Amino acid sequence: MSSGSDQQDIKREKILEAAYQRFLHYGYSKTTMNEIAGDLSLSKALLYYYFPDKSQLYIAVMRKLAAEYIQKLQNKLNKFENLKEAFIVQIDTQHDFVVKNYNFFDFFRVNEQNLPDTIWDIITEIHQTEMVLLSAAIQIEADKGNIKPVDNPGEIVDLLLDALHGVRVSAVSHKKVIFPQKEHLEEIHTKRLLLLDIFIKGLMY
Amino acid sequence: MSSGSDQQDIKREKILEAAYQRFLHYGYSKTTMNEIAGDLSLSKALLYYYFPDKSQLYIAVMRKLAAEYIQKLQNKLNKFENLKEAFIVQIDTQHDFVVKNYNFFDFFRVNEQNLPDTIWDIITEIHQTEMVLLSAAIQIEADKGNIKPVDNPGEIVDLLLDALHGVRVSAVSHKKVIFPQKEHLEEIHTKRLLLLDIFIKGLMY
DNA sequence: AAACTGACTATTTAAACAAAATTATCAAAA
DNA sequence: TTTTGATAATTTTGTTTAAATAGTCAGTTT
Repeated sequence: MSSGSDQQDIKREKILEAAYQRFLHYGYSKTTMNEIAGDLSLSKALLYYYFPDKSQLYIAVMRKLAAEYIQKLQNKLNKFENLKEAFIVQIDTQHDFVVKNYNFFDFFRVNEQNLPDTIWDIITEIHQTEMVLLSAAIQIEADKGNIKPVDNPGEIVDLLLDALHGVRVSAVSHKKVIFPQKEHLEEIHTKRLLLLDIFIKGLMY
Repeated sequence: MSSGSDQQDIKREKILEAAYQRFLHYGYSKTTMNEIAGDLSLSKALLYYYFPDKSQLYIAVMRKLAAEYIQKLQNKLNKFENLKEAFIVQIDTQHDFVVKNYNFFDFFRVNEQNLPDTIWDIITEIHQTEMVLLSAAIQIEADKGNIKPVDNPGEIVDLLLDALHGVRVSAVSHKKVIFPQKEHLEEIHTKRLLLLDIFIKGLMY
């Protein structure tokens, strides 16, 4: 695989784990390299021996989380009963992922515009995976004749993912938020399932 | 109606119009009260005779635009053929509204979080109107028996409006944008019509 | 009195700078 | 090869000052 030794990989993993905990609790900007090193009783300089800089460390953690997410999605989507269930799996898995790592993503909220390209690459990779898996699910269902034949399943999946993404809570005065608050995630989840329900019916004969 | 004289109202209108043009071309922060006054060959002080401050002036313009938008929507939605057409009217009207006034809304992009409450009130009012009109449209269609009966039309409308709101363009790497760029509005419009199509079918038997 | 202005004050923005915190490097040690 | 202490470089934070702009008001014009 990689060029490093086993020992090196283990240490890398330890660093990634410590960094993840810090980022998760305090967010990117409130986490210092000193603190991560301190947690592991290492010198800060060593972190730079294993990772080129702070943002690369963050991205490495992100990549790991994304890989786990993708893995989970692939496992679960191997054995779906029908199209709707497939999308429910996607929605649920993503929901869990976001709830669990909510604070980790403060980096996104802060940097809002101009996230580094590497982050976008990861997002794109996740999206690609979702597209492939869910497009296949649509295709299978179309072949089974349960829904209308679609010439471009990807387009449909993309549209639905966008639509789901748009679901927000109706806050007191009307939806004052760009990023959803953590306490609203459950409500969003419920509404998404409703939207999915209608959307799927719309694909049927 | 209001306490001011006709002359006063006319002048107020002139100021609103001049302010609108400035805000539309240069945005909120790049427009000075001096410039607006200059356009009308008035002293800046007079603007403060008619409006308490700059933000109130902006909001007054906003309110006017919103009123026009609401008016247009109500007129058009008086005579819709079927549910789908009603939503198409909403989508088209909003599309035109956003395209026409795109630069005016830079205020929103800049202030992003914490917009003044008065702005949210206007947004809420627009949303309320859309809710009332489109909920009625759903109810009528349900009564006609063209779609399944719905216990809470408002919930459905809210959900669809959210979903439509979520539709974004797939930029090069995957959708790097929070606010849509002006050049993407057409593509978004097209995708929204597709989403609408599926959603409406999902409401039918 | 209502509409209006010039000259003034108050506030906000920006630029320049210094101090502190944090990131990042590197020669040398284990 | 892995690790560190010391140090350099950069970023963030806070402060000051100057300029631009918002906002006020006594007084003039209609």
